Amino acid sequence: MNIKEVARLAKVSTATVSRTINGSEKVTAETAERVRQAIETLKFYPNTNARALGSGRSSLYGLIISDITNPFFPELVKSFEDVAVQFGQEVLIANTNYDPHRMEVCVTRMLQRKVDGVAIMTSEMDEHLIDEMSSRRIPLVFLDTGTPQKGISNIAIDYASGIDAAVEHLSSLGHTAIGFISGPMDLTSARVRRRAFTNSIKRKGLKLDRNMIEEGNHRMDGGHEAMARLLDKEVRPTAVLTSNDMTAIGAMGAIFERGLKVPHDISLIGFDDIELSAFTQPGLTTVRLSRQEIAKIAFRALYDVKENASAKGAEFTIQPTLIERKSTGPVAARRGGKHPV
Amino acid sequence: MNIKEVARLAKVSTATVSRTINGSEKVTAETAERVRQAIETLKFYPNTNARALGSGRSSLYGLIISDITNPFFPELVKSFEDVAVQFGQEVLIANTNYDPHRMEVCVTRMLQRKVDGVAIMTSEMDEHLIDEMSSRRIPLVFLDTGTPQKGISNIAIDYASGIDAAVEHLSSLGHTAIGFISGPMDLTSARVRRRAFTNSIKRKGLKLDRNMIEEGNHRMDGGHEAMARLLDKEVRPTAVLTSNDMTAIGAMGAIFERGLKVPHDISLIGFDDIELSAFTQPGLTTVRLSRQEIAKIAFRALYDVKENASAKGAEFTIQPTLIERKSTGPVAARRGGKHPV
DNA sequence: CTGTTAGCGCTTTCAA
DNA sequence: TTGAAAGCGCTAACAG
Repeated sequence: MNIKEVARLAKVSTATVSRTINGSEKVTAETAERVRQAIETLKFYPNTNARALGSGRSSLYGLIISDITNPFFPELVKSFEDVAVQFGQEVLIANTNYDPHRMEVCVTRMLQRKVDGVAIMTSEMDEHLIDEMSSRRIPLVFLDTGTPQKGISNIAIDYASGIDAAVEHLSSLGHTAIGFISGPMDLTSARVRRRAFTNSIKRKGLKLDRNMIEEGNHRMDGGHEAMARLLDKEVRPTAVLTSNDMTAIGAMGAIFERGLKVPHDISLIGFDDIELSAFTQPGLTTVRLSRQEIAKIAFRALYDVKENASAKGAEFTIQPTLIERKSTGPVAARRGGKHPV
Repeated sequence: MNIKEVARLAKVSTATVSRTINGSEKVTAETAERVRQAIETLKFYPNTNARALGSGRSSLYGLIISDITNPFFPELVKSFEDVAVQFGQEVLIANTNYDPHRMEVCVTRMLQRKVDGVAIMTSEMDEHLIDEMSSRRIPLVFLDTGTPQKGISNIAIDYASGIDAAVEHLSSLGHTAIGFISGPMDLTSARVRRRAFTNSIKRKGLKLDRNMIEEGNHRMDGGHEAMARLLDKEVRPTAVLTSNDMTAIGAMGAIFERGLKVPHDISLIGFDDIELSAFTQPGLTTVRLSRQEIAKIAFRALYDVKENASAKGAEFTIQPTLIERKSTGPVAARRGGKHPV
């Protein structure tokens, strides 16, 4: 069951079948119709592998993420796929599991499948692996890491503006003791977010208390524990920013566990705006980083470079925006010390 | 950069390079070493498309799910991928978005990519699409739908035992008015779960009140609304089972919204045991349906049929297990009517 | 507008 | 154990 059989049944050459499949203009309407009939009755599905081999274009775009289980990614994957499908392209997803070795495996897969471009949405990336791909002229796009070059684009995230908005919001509610729960410090994105926070605090003229910064792991359990540590301190923050929403959600649990209330006792702001955050109790105020926007830009960046060889790789910027929900409120009257209420 | 260049550099034929790559026994250790050297220095990556075309085996296994954004699936995807990688195979993921048309697109993709097997983890599946695949002798495995046949396996879920355990747990806590929030009734799996619930209630000799069954959508918002409807009724349940965890989490929000407490006012049991459920406040008691187990069995079912043509397609059964956390407790003293507290 | 034909890169008999 | 050569199914010049 192949193109030859279709050709025979339609009484044309395989070339004509191929042209019909690929929507070439230069096929008579009737001929095309006859071919389509044949395809239909034979239930013929062109072999993608042969297609890629013959044409040199795989119509496949790679998407490398660190962990599909991290709620930040599924939405990104879905959006990326949606755009790709819109352009008649396919997506090859690869998980690194935060493991450098797996990253190498992922890149190998991309290379072997001859993808037409790769979106690298993990924050860590080995230089030589990048070379491996870019030296093969594979368009690349990074999320907030890497610098635009020939065929390499970058999507920068303006953390500063997003976090400034969050700090401003808190400060306008009267908070001055603002804590922060970071992501794992071996993650670039986590470091960048933390830095944006400290800068923002300084810019606002607030005092920066290193004691009020704890490290989480970008998961709920890390947020839970970090918040517990924060709550155990002599002086505690009246508001806490977190490096991502999962951390905030975990932190919220720790707060409830002590019999404290959000936002009454502590205000909480997350980062990312994952779907879940609209449904927590109370709804989580957070800084939205639109995955749909990221995905759309990422795909287009790759596609444009590939299709339109002139496009050289560009820098895009995404503005996170503050989403005010119910986890932030005015600073409560001081009830002193470690054991309020 | 292809197998020829490697062959030239290693001073062997392309056949020998191919054999080396594929770990054929009949290559001298020294020859193989020389080839490996050449591959290394040339940074050669065999073209998967050509490989598949030449050999007729894609080493690709399809995984069809309905929505990557549904927290049930990421873990399944990850586990499936892990097993596949262990066996040196790759995974092609396809989302249907619950849309029959997209399902057709997914099947087409599988067919075009000449996958070696397909795991269909969506509950709905067009009969003719199945034929399309099975008539091409593609091994198939379903999740709790479809019957074992030549090359078709099925993973049955023993909902009855899982839900029985949940009802028993509740009943032992003194609950008799047990409500249920179902999934969307156009979903087979949702109907099956609902049926398991009604059967279980009857078996326990409890009264089945149709008024205490509301329809959700397997998402948080649906759970939230369904629970709100339940709370507005004249007679309300003291405990509620839900068709999946997201529904339960949404329901929890609705309960809090009314100033009620879990489990003090209402006990809640979910289904699935998604990662999140361990971290809600209070932790969600739920019936665990192990995604890891499902993924492992699904892949093995496909792989065994493919590798070992003798395997004919089998029926597997998965036992869900009750995970007791903090969202269930003894029934509270009655405070009557619609407006407790 | 349609057909002929030479690849695409790898695998796999079949000989040697 | 190794090599030569014929495909695998499709695409893309190049003719006509």
